Amino acid sequence: MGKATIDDVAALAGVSIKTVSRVVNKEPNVRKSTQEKVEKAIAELNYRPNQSARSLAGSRSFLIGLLYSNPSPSYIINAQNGSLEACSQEGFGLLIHPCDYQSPDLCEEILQLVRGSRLDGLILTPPITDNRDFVAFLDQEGILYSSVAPMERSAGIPFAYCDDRLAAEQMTEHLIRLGHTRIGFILGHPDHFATHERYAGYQAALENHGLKVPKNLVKQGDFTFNGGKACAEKLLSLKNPPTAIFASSDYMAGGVVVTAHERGIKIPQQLSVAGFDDVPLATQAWPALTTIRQPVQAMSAKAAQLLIARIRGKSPEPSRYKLPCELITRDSTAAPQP
Amino acid sequence: MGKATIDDVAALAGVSIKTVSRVVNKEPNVRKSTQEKVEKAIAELNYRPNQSARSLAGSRSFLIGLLYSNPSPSYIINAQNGSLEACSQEGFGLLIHPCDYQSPDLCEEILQLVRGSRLDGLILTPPITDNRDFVAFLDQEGILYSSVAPMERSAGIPFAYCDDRLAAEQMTEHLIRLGHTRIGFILGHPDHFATHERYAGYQAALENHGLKVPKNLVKQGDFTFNGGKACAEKLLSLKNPPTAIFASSDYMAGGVVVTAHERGIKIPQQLSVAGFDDVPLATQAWPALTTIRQPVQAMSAKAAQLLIARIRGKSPEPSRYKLPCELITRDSTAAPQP
DNA sequence: TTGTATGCGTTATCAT
DNA sequence: ATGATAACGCATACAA
Repeated sequence: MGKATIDDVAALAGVSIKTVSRVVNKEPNVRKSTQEKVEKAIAELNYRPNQSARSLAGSRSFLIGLLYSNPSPSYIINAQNGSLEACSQEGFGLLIHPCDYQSPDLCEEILQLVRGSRLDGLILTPPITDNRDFVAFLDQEGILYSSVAPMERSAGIPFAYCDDRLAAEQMTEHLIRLGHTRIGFILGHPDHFATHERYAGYQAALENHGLKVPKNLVKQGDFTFNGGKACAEKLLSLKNPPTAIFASSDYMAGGVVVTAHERGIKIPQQLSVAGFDDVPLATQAWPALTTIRQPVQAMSAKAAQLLIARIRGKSPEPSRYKLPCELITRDSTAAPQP
Repeated sequence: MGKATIDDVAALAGVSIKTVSRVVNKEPNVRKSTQEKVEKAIAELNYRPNQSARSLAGSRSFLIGLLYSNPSPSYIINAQNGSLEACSQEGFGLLIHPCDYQSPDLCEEILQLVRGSRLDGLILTPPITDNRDFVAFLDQEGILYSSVAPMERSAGIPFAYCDDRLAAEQMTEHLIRLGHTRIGFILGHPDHFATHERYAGYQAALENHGLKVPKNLVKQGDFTFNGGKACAEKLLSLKNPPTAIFASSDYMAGGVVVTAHERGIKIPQQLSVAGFDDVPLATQAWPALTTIRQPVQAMSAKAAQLLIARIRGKSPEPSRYKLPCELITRDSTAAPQP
């Protein structure tokens, strides 16, 4: 049964509970032979340490919180799965906590959470990562955390990220290589750091190829489907509309695609559309979207690992970790019609 | 700060810790005036009970697990948010645990989870709810649980559900009223109970209106986009194809829509398409999908409430709870072309 | 209605 | 390298 305690193990192995504790926690200074004895007893009794007791006696709870404030289910699921993967590998539990990243009570709310559940640390996802007051509050309270794709990339705090800027540059380049010169761009929500990075990549690619940034072809979106739709209405109503639209999220790209259909504009023959994120919609839209795959799951797994390393007091790894994005070409982009 | 203990509160209020405990746990037999004294002290010290200590000393951990094995991010998010809503209201934490509903090691895996994290109970989502061996195992181990939309609807276990059968019947009726008589149907994954319920609703509506169930227009899908696409290929290749297709999930309906586009079939003019679930794709497809909205969030919130009531030992509410589905008509359905 | 004393299963301190 | 024992913060018989 799972009811065996450390005392039972100690008795069966013929050692003290402290020695069992050493083995369980992989502490040094245990003779190989005793370690094996203890491990055998643990296996035999199917012993599992009581997390509550560990938490009460020790300084750690082996519980981490994942904070999110993000409207995209697939992003959350990926972030969750990545963190979970790392946590269970390291023997930690993950407590998820949706919240409003701009709530005035966010600090108090999270403090309650951390204190109440005795969390050892937090994993932050965008755009919470970029709420400066909140992050400063965590620092001040001494609450450990790591971030997924944060804006602030200073050395102190651990984080995992990918190069949105470079990826957007590559996507824009892809469109340029196809022969497009009038390339529209739809911005994301201004509170997200990725919004600015992606736009910067778009600008860089144009400039690298001697093209000017066509300000009238750049519209302010918000990462949502409806936002993308509204921007597409504007862009496609222009006397001289773009031959390609790079929407900086797949949901917005989906909005562009639908708007084009409604106007009888054929994709990709008359209009190329590119997205960003590779959410499920990217393969479910018609035509399927050329997009950028962000390694969300890998990033959050890494963020969890970095956080746990920090909780453990070791910091063998660098506190920042970069992962690659991937350009995925599907059917929504092609050379412009002559 | 949040470091105050029950002793501090007792000292400040001039009572014993047992009295503080009574107030915190809302036990009876406390004089109004003492209760207020204690509450004042709690507020003053910003006291929060230590969950680990509560868990260790008592029988409860105030932690619930949410099990899922479901490919739809939006379903998971809704289920999660619903449970979370109820949990935080009741002072419980929610530990999420993705798993493989048909893994041979599922029982052992969950046992470890429950024992290790001292979970007070589990919330099951489909199709885990319908793994008979697993559910029997939980019963045998005395692990408390509640279910969201389970197949087995016996009295013993608490669950929340909605009437998939009725909703499917209503959708089919909607299509019949529009004038369709050749209505195709795409089945979901056979392991999901909802699959059979929805099909039963489809059949019932046809029969109620004196129509035969056209077996050649019923195809086996699996709830996924690609599954829906494959079925649509078959249905639309028929010499005498249906004028409407009721896909029993939105993802499959999305596959139908894309397949139709690829073949130049206009929706809804030449083909009506209906889905089920009202996932984000339903509003992001072109045209937007007529579908059924399932109250996933409300169901899982209710399931959590029922579970917590059971954990607390009270069962004032009935252990089953039914919520309504909603037919949502959008642009993908219309009267058939004459 | 209120208080006292014991134990929950660990970790950690200090010995040995 | 290993062990005895005191916390950890609370719930809960049991008393008063």
